[in-house]
Amino acid sequence: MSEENIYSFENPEYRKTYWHTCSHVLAQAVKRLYPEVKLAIGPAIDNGFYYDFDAPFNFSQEHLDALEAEMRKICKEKLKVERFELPRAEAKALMKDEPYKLELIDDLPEGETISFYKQGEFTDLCAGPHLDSTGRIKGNAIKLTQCCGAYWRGDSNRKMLQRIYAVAFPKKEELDAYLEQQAEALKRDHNKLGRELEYFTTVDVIGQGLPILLPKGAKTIQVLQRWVEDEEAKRGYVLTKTPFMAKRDLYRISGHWDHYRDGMFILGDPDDEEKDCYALRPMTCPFQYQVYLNRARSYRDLPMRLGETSTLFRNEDSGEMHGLIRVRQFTISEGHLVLRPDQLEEEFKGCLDLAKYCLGTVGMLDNCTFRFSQWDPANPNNKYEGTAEQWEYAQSVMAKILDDLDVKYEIGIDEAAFYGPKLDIQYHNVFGKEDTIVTIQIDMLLAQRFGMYYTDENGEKALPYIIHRTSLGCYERTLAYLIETYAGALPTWMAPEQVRFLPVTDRACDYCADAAKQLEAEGFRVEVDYRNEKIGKKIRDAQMEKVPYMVVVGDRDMEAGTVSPRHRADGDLGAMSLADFKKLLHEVVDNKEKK
RNA sequence: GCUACUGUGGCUCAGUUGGUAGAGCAGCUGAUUCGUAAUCAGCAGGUCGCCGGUUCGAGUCCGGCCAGUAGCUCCA
Repeated sequence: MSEENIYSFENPEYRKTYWHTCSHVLAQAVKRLYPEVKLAIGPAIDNGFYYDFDAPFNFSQEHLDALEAEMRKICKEKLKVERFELPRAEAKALMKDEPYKLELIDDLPEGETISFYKQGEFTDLCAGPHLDSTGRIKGNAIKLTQCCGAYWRGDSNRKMLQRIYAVAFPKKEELDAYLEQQAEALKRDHNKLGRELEYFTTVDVIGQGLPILLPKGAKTIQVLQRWVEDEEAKRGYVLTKTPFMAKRDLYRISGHWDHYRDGMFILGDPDDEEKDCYALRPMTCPFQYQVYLNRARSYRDLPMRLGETSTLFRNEDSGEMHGLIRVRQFTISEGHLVLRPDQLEEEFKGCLDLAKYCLGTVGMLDNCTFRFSQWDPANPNNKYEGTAEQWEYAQSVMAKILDDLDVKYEIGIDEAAFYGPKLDIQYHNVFGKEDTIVTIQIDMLLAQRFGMYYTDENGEKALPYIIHRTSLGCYERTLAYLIETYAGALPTWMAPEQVRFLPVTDRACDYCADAAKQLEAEGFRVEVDYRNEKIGKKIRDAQMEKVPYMVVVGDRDMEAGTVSPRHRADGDLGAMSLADFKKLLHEVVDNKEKK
């Protein structure tokens, strides 16, 4: 990299350094205006920086405005940023009034250099690196974006501090462009758009995390589910329908009772062993295994690919729910593959192919990355089943498969399921946040717990491996991200309403009704706007509601015996016969075009 | 679960220092039959999230709950 590129904002290293120095400027501003505030930590993050504070008051917008002004001042002062190091005792003496810094110093291993950065009157414990002067920072291109709670050291048992998030750029115009882009992203927010467009709603008396799918949302999800079930059938899956609840005994076998009880809705007293106690299912695994266990299995039965459109219930903490993304009841394209060890790679590849096909077809794959989610060897016994040897083996097998398939992935430590490692497909949304949309998991543990033996070709008892996987993930979450991806204008094949006829006058109503009926007879989803409104208003409403095709019909079309459809993005398609319009629709829908 | 903020008719918002609710859009009725972003008139719709307290009097103040938003912590 050339000299000038090193100091370019395009260089991620420089950008992080820039933001990190910004966070020190923020802390300095806080200390100047509110000396009683205690400092925690203030790193650069992917899209800006933050600093955590322990303040005896709540930061309000007025505080943030004042801090921004003070930060601009500090930048103008062009304070030299200087690094120095101290022995532990002197370091602690210097930070004697900063309890959080003292804790950080105490946690530094013996022999570690303890470095500080000083700018003007302000000094902070910090490993660096930093810019050489606060004058390098463009003061009027800093924006303190929000303030919210954050636990000290990310530990929910410790004190909640106040975190100020911020962004900064080398130019004011870049800040404005960023803020503009954020405002645009907000317009795609599924939680707003999905409610406005009547895909879903929520209601106080039903409760948190229990969305109601309105006709439009229900229709789109039905279309997706049927498509996924058909696709799975083509790929050798068999469909199952298993119960939504079971006695606690089932979860004892599976390990959920030990590892997942807080996440379950329990019916009855879990501590009363005299009486039955049931729990709604948080996962399908132990239920679907019963299909396999229905009779003795031979190696010839494997792989057994079980698919189910499965509704699950998870008692999420009250602060976790969000629109259709995090809910307490949801339906996933669930599936379990029971297989011989020699079939693992081939079947894993099949699962990955299917997931990529599904995400690609709906248009979400481009915004996805892969995460190899592993256990945490430092925390083996609490959260995870099995031995270190079993985990290392399962993970090494998965690593080999991923490398063979040339999957580019990041590693997520302590992100595994309690029974095995996962390949998570992460969707990155318009706000830059990521969520797991699809997961493929290798499980070498549960088959033994359930006694899922088969007879191998030598007549010996053998244990299968299991793959837990989804094709299109959870339908509610997928719908949410589809709404976001397409800004509410879902591709025609999955749109709840595909065509809307707009009669110009009452004279055209019968003509529209007849045409609509003919399209409906071929399976298209069609509406007619019979209201006595001006045609301009009907068009405007159809556009607001993101209907893919609208067909305005007046005397002219009736005389010519044609329709003149208009696509919401492509515009006027010209006059054509209804037969030709049908053909066009079939093409768009059958090919699952992304428009 | 934690911290902060928010909660007025389907939606977007008004509501002055506490004196018992307004507007636009949507809806309904009537008129209008008008070819590409809002036709006219009228009507109806709210125990101001819920419960309790302070007060002669609370949408406005206090407390508790419920729900929503952002982030943290968890997770599909």
